[in-house]
Amino acid sequence: MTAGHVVHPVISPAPVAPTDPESLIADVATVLRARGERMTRPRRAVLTVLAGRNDHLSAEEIVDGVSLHDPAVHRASVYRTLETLSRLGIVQHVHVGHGGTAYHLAADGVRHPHVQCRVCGRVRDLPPDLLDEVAAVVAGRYGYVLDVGHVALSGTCPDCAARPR
Amino acid sequence: MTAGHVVHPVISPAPVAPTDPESLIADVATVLRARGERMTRPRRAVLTVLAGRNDHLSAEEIVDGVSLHDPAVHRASVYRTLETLSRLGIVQHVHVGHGGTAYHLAADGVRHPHVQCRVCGRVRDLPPDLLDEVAAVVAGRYGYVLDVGHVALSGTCPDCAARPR
DNA sequence: CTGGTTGCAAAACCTTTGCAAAGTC
DNA sequence: GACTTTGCAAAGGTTTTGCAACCAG
Repeated sequence: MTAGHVVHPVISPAPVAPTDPESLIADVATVLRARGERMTRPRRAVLTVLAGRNDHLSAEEIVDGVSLHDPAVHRASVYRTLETLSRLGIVQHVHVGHGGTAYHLAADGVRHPHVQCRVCGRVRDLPPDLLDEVAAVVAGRYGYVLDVGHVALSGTCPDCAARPR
Repeated sequence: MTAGHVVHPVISPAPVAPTDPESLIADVATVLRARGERMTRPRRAVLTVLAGRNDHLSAEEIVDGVSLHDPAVHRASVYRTLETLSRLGIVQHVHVGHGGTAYHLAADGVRHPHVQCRVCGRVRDLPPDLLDEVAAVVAGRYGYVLDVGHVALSGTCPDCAARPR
């Protein structure tokens, strides 16, 4: 349904149209097939969940969402799917301080930083250029090439600061 | 031995003299006793390991170091000790992207940022003020109060960049 | 059909916890 | 002697893996 989705370059960091599950699935299917891989129920389910809540979800949240959507899909397949989609650059993961990893669609190719609230745990996006200067300093002075999107900064969000403890 | 160590304010973030295990242990013992807690073999062992390699160690590395130093000390006690010493502000932990938590002595009260190399996994300290400006922006624009020391930035260290793959 | 993928169940991690015994002050 | 802390062993929680059955292309 909804004809003509853009055909994306087959290999690279995979820009994929956001939010609409149908076309997202179709696009990803193309990428997969171009590599000899397949579009399957677990993969559809994971993509649907990720597209449905354009957010940063823990593996557990994705597992829950998936089994709502397609109860036949097994936990393990969700993990395997996340691994596959990461390899293809379709999802990205962010390590967050307390307890784990958050996954989100790689809306475009651009890595952006995140903050996680250490109280409520929610993850929020930050502008892609926020750490440019810091990255330059760290590169110049210490020789490290930063990947600003790979871990979330930690802090306290305004809501949790307002509602103290 | 080595007489007269500084007596530290009993409650607060606990600045503790670095590197020398003897006096570190003595100082921490004071802090502990002031709270009705005790200096024990596991705690001595953990402190010795942390002082010995002034570095950022994973729980596993600390467990290993400890059982070299005092094989009678059990894994679980190491975890409990790290928890206790964190509560007292004597050690701090940093969440690092891949696989866990790194512990280090809280040399002084100042929180500083870290980078972890995503290839070799090593953690290095960064200057305390590195993220001041970013923190100000994030606070001003989004209302988040950052804790810059709580998670390590992720990147590739010069060594690992030079030795590609 | 062919072979990439799955569900399942078990394993592999890592960290936490209940409890009686031991050790610290 | 009082009470904190330990060692042990078992439980918890999350992610990974081996394998036969399955299903997408």
